[in-house]
Amino acid sequence: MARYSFKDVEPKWQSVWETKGIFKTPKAPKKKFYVLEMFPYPSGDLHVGHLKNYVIGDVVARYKKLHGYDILHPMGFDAFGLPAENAAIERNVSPGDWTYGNIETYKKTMSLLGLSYDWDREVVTCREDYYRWTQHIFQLLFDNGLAYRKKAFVNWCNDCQTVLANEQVENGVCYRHGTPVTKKNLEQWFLKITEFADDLLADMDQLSNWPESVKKQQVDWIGKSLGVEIQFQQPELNQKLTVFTTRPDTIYGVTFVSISPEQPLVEEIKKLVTPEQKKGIEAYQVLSKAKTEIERTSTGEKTGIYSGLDLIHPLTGKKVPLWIGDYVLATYGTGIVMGVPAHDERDFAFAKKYDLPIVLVIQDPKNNLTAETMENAFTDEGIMINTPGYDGKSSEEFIVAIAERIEKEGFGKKTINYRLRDWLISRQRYWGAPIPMIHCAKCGVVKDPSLPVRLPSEKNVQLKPQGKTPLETDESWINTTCPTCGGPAKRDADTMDTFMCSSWYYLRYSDNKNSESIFDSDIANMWLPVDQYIGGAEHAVLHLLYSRFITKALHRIGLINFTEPFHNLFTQGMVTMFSPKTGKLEKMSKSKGNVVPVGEFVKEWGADTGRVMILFAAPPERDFEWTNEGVAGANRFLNRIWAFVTDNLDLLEKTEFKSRFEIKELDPVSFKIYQKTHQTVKKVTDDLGDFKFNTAVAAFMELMNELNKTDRALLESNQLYREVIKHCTVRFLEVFTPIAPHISEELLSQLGFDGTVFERGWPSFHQEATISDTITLVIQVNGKLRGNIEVPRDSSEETVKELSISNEQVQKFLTGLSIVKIIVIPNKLVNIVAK
RNA sequence: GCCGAGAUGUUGGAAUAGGUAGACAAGAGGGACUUAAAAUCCCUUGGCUGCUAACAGCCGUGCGGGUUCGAUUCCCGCUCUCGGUACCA
Repeated sequence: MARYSFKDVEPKWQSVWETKGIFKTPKAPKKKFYVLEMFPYPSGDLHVGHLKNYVIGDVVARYKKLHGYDILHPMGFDAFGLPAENAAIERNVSPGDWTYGNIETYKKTMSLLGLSYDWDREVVTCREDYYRWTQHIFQLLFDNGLAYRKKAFVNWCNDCQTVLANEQVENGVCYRHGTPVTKKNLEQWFLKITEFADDLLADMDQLSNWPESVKKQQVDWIGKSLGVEIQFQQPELNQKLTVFTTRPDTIYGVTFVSISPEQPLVEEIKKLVTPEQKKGIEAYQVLSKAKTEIERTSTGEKTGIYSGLDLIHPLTGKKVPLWIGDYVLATYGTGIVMGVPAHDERDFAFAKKYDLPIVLVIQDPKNNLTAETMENAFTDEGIMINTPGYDGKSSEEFIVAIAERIEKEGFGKKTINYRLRDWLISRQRYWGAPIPMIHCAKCGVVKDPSLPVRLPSEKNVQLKPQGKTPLETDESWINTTCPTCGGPAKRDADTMDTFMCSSWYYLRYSDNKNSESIFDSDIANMWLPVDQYIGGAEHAVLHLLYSRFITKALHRIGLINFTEPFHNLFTQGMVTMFSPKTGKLEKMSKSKGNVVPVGEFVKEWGADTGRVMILFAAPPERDFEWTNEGVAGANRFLNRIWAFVTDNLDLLEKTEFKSRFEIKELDPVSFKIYQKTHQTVKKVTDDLGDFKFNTAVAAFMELMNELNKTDRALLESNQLYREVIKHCTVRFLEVFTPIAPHISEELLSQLGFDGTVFERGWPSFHQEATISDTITLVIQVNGKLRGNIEVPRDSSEETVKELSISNEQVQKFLTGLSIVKIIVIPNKLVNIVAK
């Protein structure tokens, strides 16, 4: 049997598309469609697990192309980053050589797959012609007050030897290494993402085609919460300490106040207390600082120390002790919280440990709680008690009233707080875009006017971190002159977080060769926003949030006229395979020892087999397991198609192709296959547009199973039948192109078509042919299936009822029963209710 | 702990404006072709019962209830699995 000869066919069509420039981006799109897959970090070789993202993008691009859209479908490389630097340290190679070598390998491998990229649009973030614009964006942000320096306690990963953004710390550990993160007090660059917190929330209504889970993760990350700031007077300091709370209704339950050990006021406090107390506080500060992020944030034991000072409760006028506790975060709210043990879990634990009083102010309507006997804080709404003027009222009512009163009496105000913090982008590493700023003793921090600020050669720097940032170790690079006063000055020694490079690349694709400006605004506005973005959900609060922020910032600055970069987002599931190292299913990755390299795979099976395998295995948003059986099944299907066409090619090739048949002229056998074909075209048109690739492939399989029943003798003798079979075969292949483009193009060409499908477009389906004249009506008795009958479409209810009752099969179940009623669902089913 | 998503044959999965559960595959079993194997093609394949068969009946979409002529689909209450998150006051 003839087998699909992918070794000849696939390179042939890849070169046809290339020569004809089928996937080149049009200059002036009439009906634009921008498809984008998240670009990769080139870290070695591609394996089939990487493929899913690209295959999905390719199906979308080809499908839209066939529908007449002008497509922008680019690819590039997120090429700055730690692995290159680590490889350089370990193997003594240049990070650039290592990276560019990997990029070559990636591109070569991608080319085996026939992906429809326009490589003229490529961007590589580590190239000067790209990172000079990353630096340009940084300076734009600086000019607009969106980039600033500040000294702060920041996350430090000892493995990375650099600071990390909050988004890069997961559960107290580094997102890359899984090692505990500690805090360092450093002066660093921050980007003001918090300024857009509300926009980032509000504009989510533009993102109706984003997965709910991704949007929700962003909402949680931004963490907007409405509350009240309340001031507590401190007599010795002669200052008011401000706390933030979302539960002002518990104000009469305050029995202490807690301040974070890093809160600046603690330094003032130390000046006022006894030397002994001061020593205690300092010891506690050292203790807290030494803790890792996990120890600090785990919900276990709370520690603290009495500050030596007391505050005045603004409503009761009574004294409440001020404690220092590291369960209070210095970076959230005011860094000071009011302690209400009865109604907050953390305060409860703290009060129990240090034997602080508990005052119940909200009673649980279901239980009769007392401060002495309660074992947990009661955090729900309830009935106010111990609250002058409001006892017996609901806490929902009081929370509104007390907020009003606090504002009116001037000891506090309603406030909104966010969990989101500004984005720390300084990195103490080499392989990144240098921060294009100069530090001058006289003029302060000034912009370097000559971009790009090139990375020094790795030969001149000390790559291995030794307490200094690598760029600092190149004396001739770090020392420069101040562009303002001409005096001696130093460059900024840090590079930017690589997420900064990837937060705007989708813009650069629209005008990637522009050497005069970051991009032409008209061109960017023409192609963007991205119509379909495809990638992994793991970027929910990293790349996707940063990109949204940069888009909003550039919009405010006036470079672009849109506020959201990605209108539709599809997040694909991962590819798993059994890992001999861990003994279970794992995401395909080199470290787990469960990879199938793309090069080897394509050599053995061809690109189209891989595509079908990936698309058929499971719905694309779900994880799926890579199996040999799955690959073999996909390959078998392609061979069946190949065999069907080539076996009948002698007859079909010379048969005239007719694009449409009149239903009346078709005999039942011809009509049956014609109908199935058009039903399939319809289903596939819907499914592919809706990311239901697995059911689309199933539909193709069904149609192929029908085509395989073609009567060879009839095909030889009957011209009409021959024409119909040719028509159906051609339609099958045309709509199969997005999924398996090589085999489809080849067989269409063998069937006598010139050029490529992408020059001809997507076929419409014959609407009337997709509907049947007769339908199978299901008959139930008391809800149980008892038979079925063939009836003309849209038969009257009366006819259907009579036919059902008189049906032989059904009769058996009606003997001895009397019919109560008959339910008829037109063209679907009849249910006879009998007793 | 909290917040999401999910649970369907041996396996991946299909079918939800409520209407034939298991499409399409994979695996397994049987057969054809072959000296043989692979490949390919054909048949069977949710469970139980009726000795066998065509056939017929009953049960069956995580568990327990409910609404309905009819529930994988809707409602209530559980269990488990997978993600996200983790002192944010």
